[in-house]
Amino acid sequence: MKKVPTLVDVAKLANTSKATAARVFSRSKSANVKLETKARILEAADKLGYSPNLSAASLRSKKTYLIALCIHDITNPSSPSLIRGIQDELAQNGYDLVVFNSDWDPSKEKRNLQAVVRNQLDGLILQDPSAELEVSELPDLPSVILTSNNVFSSVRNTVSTDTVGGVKKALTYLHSMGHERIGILLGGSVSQITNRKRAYLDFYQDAGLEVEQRLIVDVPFKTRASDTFLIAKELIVDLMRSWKRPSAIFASNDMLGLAALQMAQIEGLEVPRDLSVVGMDDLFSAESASPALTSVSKHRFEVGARAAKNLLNQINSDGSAAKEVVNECVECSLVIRDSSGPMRKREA
Amino acid sequence: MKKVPTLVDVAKLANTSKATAARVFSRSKSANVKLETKARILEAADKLGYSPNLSAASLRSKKTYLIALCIHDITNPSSPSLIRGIQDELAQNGYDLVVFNSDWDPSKEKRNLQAVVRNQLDGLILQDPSAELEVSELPDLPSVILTSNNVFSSVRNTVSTDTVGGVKKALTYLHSMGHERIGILLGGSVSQITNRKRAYLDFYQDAGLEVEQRLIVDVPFKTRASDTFLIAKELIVDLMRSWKRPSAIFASNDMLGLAALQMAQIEGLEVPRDLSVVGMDDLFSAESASPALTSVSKHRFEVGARAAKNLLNQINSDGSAAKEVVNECVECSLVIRDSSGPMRKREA
DNA sequence: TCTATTTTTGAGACCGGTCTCAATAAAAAC
DNA sequence: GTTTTTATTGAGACCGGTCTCAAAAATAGA
Repeated sequence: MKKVPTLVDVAKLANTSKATAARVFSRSKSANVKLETKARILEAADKLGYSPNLSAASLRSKKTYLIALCIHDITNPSSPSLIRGIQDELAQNGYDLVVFNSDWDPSKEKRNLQAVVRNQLDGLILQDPSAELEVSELPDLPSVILTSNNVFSSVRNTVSTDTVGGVKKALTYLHSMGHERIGILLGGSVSQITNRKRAYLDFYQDAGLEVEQRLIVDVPFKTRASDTFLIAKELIVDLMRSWKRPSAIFASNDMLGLAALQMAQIEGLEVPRDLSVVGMDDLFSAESASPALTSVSKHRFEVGARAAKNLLNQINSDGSAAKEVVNECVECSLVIRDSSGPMRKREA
Repeated sequence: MKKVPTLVDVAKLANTSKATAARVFSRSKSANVKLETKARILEAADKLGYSPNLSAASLRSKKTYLIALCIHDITNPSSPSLIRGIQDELAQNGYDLVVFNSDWDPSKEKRNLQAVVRNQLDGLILQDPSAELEVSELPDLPSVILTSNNVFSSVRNTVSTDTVGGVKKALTYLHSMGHERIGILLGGSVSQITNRKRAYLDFYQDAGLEVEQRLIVDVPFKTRASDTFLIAKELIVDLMRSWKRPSAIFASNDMLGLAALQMAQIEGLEVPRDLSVVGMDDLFSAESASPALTSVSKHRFEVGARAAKNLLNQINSDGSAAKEVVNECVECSLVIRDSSGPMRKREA
């Protein structure tokens, strides 16, 4: 096991000083180095197979060029595109991404945040912090919070998704197709559920329709998607078998929407003739479902990209700018596919 | 902006030396520190809000407790469970994960590998290295390669998936259900396609059945899943409309299986009565499809966990063990759902 | 040609831990 | 009460870069 060459080795071989050699590799400032010298140094580095040691660099420079992403669960189907949005933006700027899962466990979440500061990561993107997390526990570094609730929005930059608007878009669409009795499947975290239920109730009020509590279904959250899926299916069957079933179902996430599709098929309901189904998230699963599921896109990729951009701005403003808090919001949009259509009178 | 406290600050406050204080926080060896001293130091650290600087630590100790995962695309639906398998194993051992995407681009792949060594990451899990990658370009650090082709298997540890066995399991099952004319949809990388085509041909030979080239469909690979999906659907329609369509379709990945399901519905074929469909990957999309898609599970979570375990073993064997190359293989298994069933004679 | 600038370069402190090794304190053995 | 043995502690070099500051070299200006 031969010794790994260092900058001094390179400098020695190139017959310059460590400082000059450093300037060639330093990414903070492409300082003035005579072209000829630079060439000599690069040649030496190449000959030795030199590779800068970022641990050493970051010790002094306080920069690791690593960003933390703290999410609940990478296994959640909407995570990948979010991550990709972040990564693509970061990669363009020479940053890499460390991904942490909290599994909705506040203590894990805190542990992750500690790891973030120990590792000297340069920035943090934090998904939907748990209610237990105090403002004071947020590490003191550039950060962007992805959230629908706005607890931290006055103290940290946020990128939020207009889910309420998204829900209303879906309902407006269904209503415009003649549906008046729309079932809603609510899932996810408590705050998500309340948010969306509120949107639903608001919509019904504004539309002058009467709310039927029977049509509002809360699907209890389980960490394992398959478990939620199973429970959801039972609840959906109940809804479908009730003496007066809705003519349309809005599912607050695609998993629930797919469950509805599956149950409709099993129950012998033809979608969208007998039942319209609209989901939310616009996962690939929605596109590939049979029939393809109409869904509200939350533009997770875009959200990720915006968050990353925002974060990089903070990092590059090196504290000079008086750090005004920025709160961005990404609109949802409706992707109409084959699972939804005009309301039809049921045969008696 | 107040100064971040360091170990010397803690030591000073606790009235000990830097060295002793270090021992309390060092994770390499929970060295002997008198309980009382330790308490004093921890108290001081707590009072100051001290947090160890891992950049500094790793400069000296050569350990970052970070692992690199180089995959093609995190957006690939089978990535998340793989990642989760890795992360869960790593987290138990205090390691975190940095995720890189190559987008199947060899130059990006190389750039990522360089970043891995620059960042002094402690280990590497590399998915399916491109053919362009020379053995000599693999960074010299503990690593595990996830691959179906075995180019590196003699020089590095690998965890592979027995996809050939998986394909045969699916075909054997379909054959046992009476299907003799089974269409196969091949997708993914070139090596994946050839692998699976070979498995298919072998199976047909062993079963004494006659191969019809018409039933073998290559779906060209596109980086964007939706694009592949679209192309796949066209090819599938062709297959379904041919004068003598197969009674079953085996799709070499779930996306293609879902495409088949979708087209079957559009073409008015009832699954599984008129057509059995079996996919591969066992994504959540398979479980949530209508009808639920029978699929070959590649146990990605398990693969990830095995890879991580293997990697940690290498790391902890601190070069003492004579580093024997370990090649593991994970078997596939068939998850039977509602999209497959016994062959039925077609009505004339 | 000589001075004023601007560019390049080098010396060496510094970042905040870890690690080695010897010194000291405590416990065990004689 | 000593002598051993073992547990704890402290000093200070060290990791491999970055950063500051001044010196040296090159270029421009007069």
